[in-house]
Amino acid sequence: MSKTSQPKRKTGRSLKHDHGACIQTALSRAEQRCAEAGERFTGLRRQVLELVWAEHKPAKAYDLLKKLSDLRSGVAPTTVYRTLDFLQEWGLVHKIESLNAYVGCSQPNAEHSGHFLICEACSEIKEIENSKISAWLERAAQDEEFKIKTETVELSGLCIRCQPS
Amino acid sequence: MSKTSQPKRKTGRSLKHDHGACIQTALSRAEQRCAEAGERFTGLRRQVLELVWAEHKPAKAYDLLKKLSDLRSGVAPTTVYRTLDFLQEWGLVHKIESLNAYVGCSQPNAEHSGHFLICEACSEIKEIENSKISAWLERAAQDEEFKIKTETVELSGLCIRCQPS
DNA sequence: GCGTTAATAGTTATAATATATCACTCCAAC
DNA sequence: GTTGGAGTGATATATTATAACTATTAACGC
Repeated sequence: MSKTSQPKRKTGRSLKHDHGACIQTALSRAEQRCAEAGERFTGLRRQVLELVWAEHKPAKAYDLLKKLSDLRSGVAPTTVYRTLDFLQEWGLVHKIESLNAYVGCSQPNAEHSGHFLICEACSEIKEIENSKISAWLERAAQDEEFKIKTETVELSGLCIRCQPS
Repeated sequence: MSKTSQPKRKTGRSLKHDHGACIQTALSRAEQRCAEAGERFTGLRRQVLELVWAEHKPAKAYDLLKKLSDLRSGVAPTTVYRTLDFLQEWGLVHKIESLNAYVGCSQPNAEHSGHFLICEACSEIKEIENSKISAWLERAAQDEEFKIKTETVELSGLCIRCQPS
């Protein structure tokens, strides 16, 4: 379990990834997004978003509930789900349907459905920004004359660090 | 509920769709698939599969439970989930993650993840057989050196019959 | 056929996920 | 400073899913 050397290598993510900064970026983007939208980025919303961003792994609602209870009183399931709904509505988090869990959105300014790579071994989730995917899917749907409104694309497997070499 | 005229137009699906035959095909394919695999296609499994295939719409586990209870005794959640797990394992049904529901698989012989078009208006689900989709997704994943094992692709929107004309 | 064993199914209990509803608070606009 | 609505608190309950154990059934070797 413990890592004694290689000081910055904690989670398996790249040495270069400064996750503190990563969270700060997410929070300030959220703040900005809410301001633009005329919505309030309240303490509760900030705390929940911060907890979701704690790792690049899916956060389960009831785990968030436990952690949030350490930060404030009067936290019930409703609190968490309501807040997650708000964050989803403004594109600040995505729900991972195949896991019943939530991840922070890395590009909340763009209108987009998320597309995800989910590592079965280490649980890390990467949101992929491949604009071609939506175009491809549109095309496939068009063959059936189907009009897509939302896309759920969740690809499970092994990330590069977890593949047997 | 009763249909007096236009004998074959029942669900909004094409006039040509004979759903009785559709179910029969699914059942005999399942039988065959189990035989090949050396698995038993028991009465319970047949009944559950038949219920799942009752419509081209997602079937919820607890709805199946209710219907199944009319057909046999001693039915509990476990019964349904266990059977659905079996059917999924052999590719006879797919779970629609975004709905927590199940649909019959239209091509159980092929190894494949299902890709679905889900109509938000009429709930009908169509499994799309577009071999390019997997190829595209593979390519997108390869950019991240990610090895896909299972694909969840669920596109929600409006089917051709439910689009405003 | 008969007994053994593994798969299947039954039974009970409970865990995990999510929503409904109503009440209270607080802040922003007037 | 009132008021109206968004935000949050509080309580209850619905929905989805699994765990753990027991009983039954079918397949197989003898």
